[in-house]
Amino acid sequence: REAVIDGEIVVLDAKGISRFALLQDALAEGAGNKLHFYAFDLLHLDGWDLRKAPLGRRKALLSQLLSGLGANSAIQFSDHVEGDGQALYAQASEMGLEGVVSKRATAIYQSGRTKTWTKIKALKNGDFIIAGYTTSDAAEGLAALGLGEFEDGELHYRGKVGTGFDAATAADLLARLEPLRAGASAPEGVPREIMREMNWVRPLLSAHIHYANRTTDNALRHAVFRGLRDVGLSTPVSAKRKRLIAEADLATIWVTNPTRRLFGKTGPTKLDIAVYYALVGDFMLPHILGRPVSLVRCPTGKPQDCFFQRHAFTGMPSSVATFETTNSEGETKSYLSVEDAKGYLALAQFGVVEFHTWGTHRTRLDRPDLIVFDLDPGEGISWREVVEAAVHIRAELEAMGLMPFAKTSGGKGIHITVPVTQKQNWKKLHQATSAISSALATSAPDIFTTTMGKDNRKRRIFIDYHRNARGHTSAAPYSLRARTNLPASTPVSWSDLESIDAPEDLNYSSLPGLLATSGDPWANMEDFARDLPVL
DNA sequence: GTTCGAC
DNA sequence: GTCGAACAACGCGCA
DNA sequence: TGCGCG
Ligand SMILES: [Mn+2]
Ligand SMILES: [Mn+2]
Repeated sequence: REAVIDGEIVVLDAKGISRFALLQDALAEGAGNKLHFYAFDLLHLDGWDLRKAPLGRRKALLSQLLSGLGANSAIQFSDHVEGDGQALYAQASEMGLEGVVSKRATAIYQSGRTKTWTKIKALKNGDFIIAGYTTSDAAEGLAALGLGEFEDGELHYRGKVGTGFDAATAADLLARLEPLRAGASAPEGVPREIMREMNWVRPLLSAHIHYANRTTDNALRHAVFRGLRDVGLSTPVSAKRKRLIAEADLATIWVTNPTRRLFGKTGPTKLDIAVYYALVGDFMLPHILGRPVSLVRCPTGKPQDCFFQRHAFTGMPSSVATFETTNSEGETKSYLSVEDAKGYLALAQFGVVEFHTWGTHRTRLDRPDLIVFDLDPGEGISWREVVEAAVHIRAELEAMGLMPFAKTSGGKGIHITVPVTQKQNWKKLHQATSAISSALATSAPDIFTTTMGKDNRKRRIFIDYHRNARGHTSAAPYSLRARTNLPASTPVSWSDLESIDAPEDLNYSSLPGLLATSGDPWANMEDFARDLPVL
């Protein structure tokens, strides 16, 4: 007999569920014997064109045609259920199947996307921390990943995922995870039997996971690995790296308690922070040199006793510069600035985690050269929406003749930084940025708000223009933030911004490596200073 | 993390 | 000498 | 004037 059949080639796992990763493995190995062809439609049979026949009829003929094939045949009839869609879907969800395809029984055959069929996914999507892994002797490699989720600062166990990665991906994951075992510990709520087999890692990587639902202990059921959540930064054409941290400077790095961990038992060590700032110094220093700087210090490593410091302190190394100026009350106070690599690197010893800068230089305090629109998403706003908002504001600012730059805030928000010519004082800049922000909020009141009150901020993005006042600061480019996993406030090109899944993936651990190839997208920002239109 | 004053 | 306490921001907008 | 906020 002669037939044209529509179907799909799959590889089944032990439970008879088709797995794309197993298909990839089979193809890579040339293991054709593992393939199955699931036939779901019949287009031609013995010279008859059946494409105008109703689906029900075509499937009946297909079933008949394949009826002689055994249960182990490489060709299988893809059976269907008529009606009862809800129940079938519920069943598919329960089994951890990918979803259900529904087709109109009376429809003719048309290739491509039509309204006569629809695919409904039964799986939930989520991103989970990779908390550990197990290995198998058989495969001589990765067997499963242990997953976790942070809940009020504590990592909780969420079950294993042992499917969804092909051999190459598994090898890759293993290579990324092995170095993370040092300093790791188990999350909360790990069952005894898991405790024995799992190799815990420091919780620095996240995975995209599909799963059916959760058990009563919140572990995922039918979890499928769908890829590592990773940030890629593009390399700009003019990524010339100017060396600001010399070998001699690196030799001066010294900290007490280098192995003390901050922010929990699997957190970064004091030495990790010192090393981070040494590695990003070439990119960060141009943005902080000569500016008044405030610090967030966490000498004890406990988040609740971090403190903000704007004035000189006793015991401070002489390499950190100080100067005096008056505050709004007219009192003369001492302030800090970083003037060279030595002073910058010396700060790690004092538990400095965050750097915050004024939008001006100490030599011209009252001629600011930067303004910042700090986008703070309220409850219920996704990262995607903040990005979209930032891109919108970018266009508005460009329409005013300005050159806005973007960075992640280190939290959930985005900072839009705009270099301006040093022609206005703080009052004017503050007024102008207030007016711009209010105009944005007025034109899209259900997206933006400019009032701080937490109530108005639900489901909205707070445009915080208050950074643009004398003595106010915002997190410096490349500054870490004092919270779990030390995310970095990371300058990114506008196109990279849109490719970021989760800003916390840019952190003390990942960023130095990324920057080594990408360079600083904010390099020479001062060349893009424009006049800010003021009233 | 550092200093300073009390013991 | 050792130990423990003290110390480490502030300007803006709104109620 | 006081308070919340970053
Ligand atoms: Mn913010
Ligand atoms: Mn803010």
